[in-house]
Amino acid sequence: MTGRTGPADSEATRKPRRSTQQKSAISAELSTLGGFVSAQELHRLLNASGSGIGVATVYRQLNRLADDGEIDTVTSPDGERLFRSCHTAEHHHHIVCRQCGTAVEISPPVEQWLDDVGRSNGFTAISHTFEVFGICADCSTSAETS
Amino acid sequence: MTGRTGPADSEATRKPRRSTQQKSAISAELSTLGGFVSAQELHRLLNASGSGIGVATVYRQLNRLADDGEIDTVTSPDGERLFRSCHTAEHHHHIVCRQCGTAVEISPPVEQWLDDVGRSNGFTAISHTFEVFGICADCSTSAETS
DNA sequence: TCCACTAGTGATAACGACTATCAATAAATA
DNA sequence: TATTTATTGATAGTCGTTATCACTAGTGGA
Ligand SMILES: [Mn+2]
Ligand SMILES: [Mn+2]
Ligand SMILES: [Zn+2]
Ligand SMILES: [Zn+2]
Repeated sequence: MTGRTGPADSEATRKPRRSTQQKSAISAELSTLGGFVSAQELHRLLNASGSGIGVATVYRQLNRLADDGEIDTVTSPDGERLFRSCHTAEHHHHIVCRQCGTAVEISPPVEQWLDDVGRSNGFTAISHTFEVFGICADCSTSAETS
Repeated sequence: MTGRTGPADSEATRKPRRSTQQKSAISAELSTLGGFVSAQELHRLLNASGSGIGVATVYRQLNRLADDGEIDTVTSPDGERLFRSCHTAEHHHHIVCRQCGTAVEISPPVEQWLDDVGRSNGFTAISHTFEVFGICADCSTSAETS
């Protein structure tokens, strides 16, 4: 066997991760934005700032960050995936503004309840998506004064 | 008043609806299936039964049936829309089997709770998607005996 | 510091679900 | 039956996302 570096890692969990400029740019942009954005829009924003980052890389890093639990994802009503920088470790949900992407975190008490309902119906391996959208205070006031 | 049943329709809500063989075939197939199916799979099933129905028509009728509230829709974890014949008038949710599409209806107490949480955070026009997937009893037992 | 190795990048093609188009067809109504 | 027009269906197009693959650039060792 050739000198494989790293600790006695189980090869199933192995995931080499190299820190690149692109990944930093993406994380940084997500942090400054604060709210949820689509991959496409993030790509637009980054390129507007003169970084010739490719769209494939944006998708790749976004997916990877999501896998690593460093960012949260949400699927918009029309099927587009949205991302936002978030370091809350536990499982939680959001209310997301349809207009500007601003979000607040919520923790509904449905998690345990769900498991019970599923089990009592013979269902196992239960997963759920609970996504809430609305119009935030800022967006609704600025809409009135239009 | 022309023999139109139901409320005095405002022309904005007017929607002429003609009963075709295709629509009947789709509804029938949905009824016999019982569970959730994608438009693509439904199209496949219908064509396997020798009805040269077009895929565009399947999508059209499915969307229309959903608009009219005659069927329920759910979005699978990978973004595909699923449909099933269901005549429960009120808003409700399902636990759907990832494998065979079998579903049971659930009515979580999150509806009102959600509105309150949203309002207390300044959010209005709140909409939500609450979708639950799992493996039904039948599918999990048949998987064990593989 | 330089090198070898390979993860990561990016232009682009491909994919898949879904919708728009439009000439042809078949319900509805008189 | 004749007229009208909603509906159909083959097909091209849209759009978000992923696969390819030659090239670039982190990384760890010499
Ligand atoms: Mn979060
Ligand atoms: Mn239902
Ligand atoms: Zn907003
Ligand atoms: Zn099942």
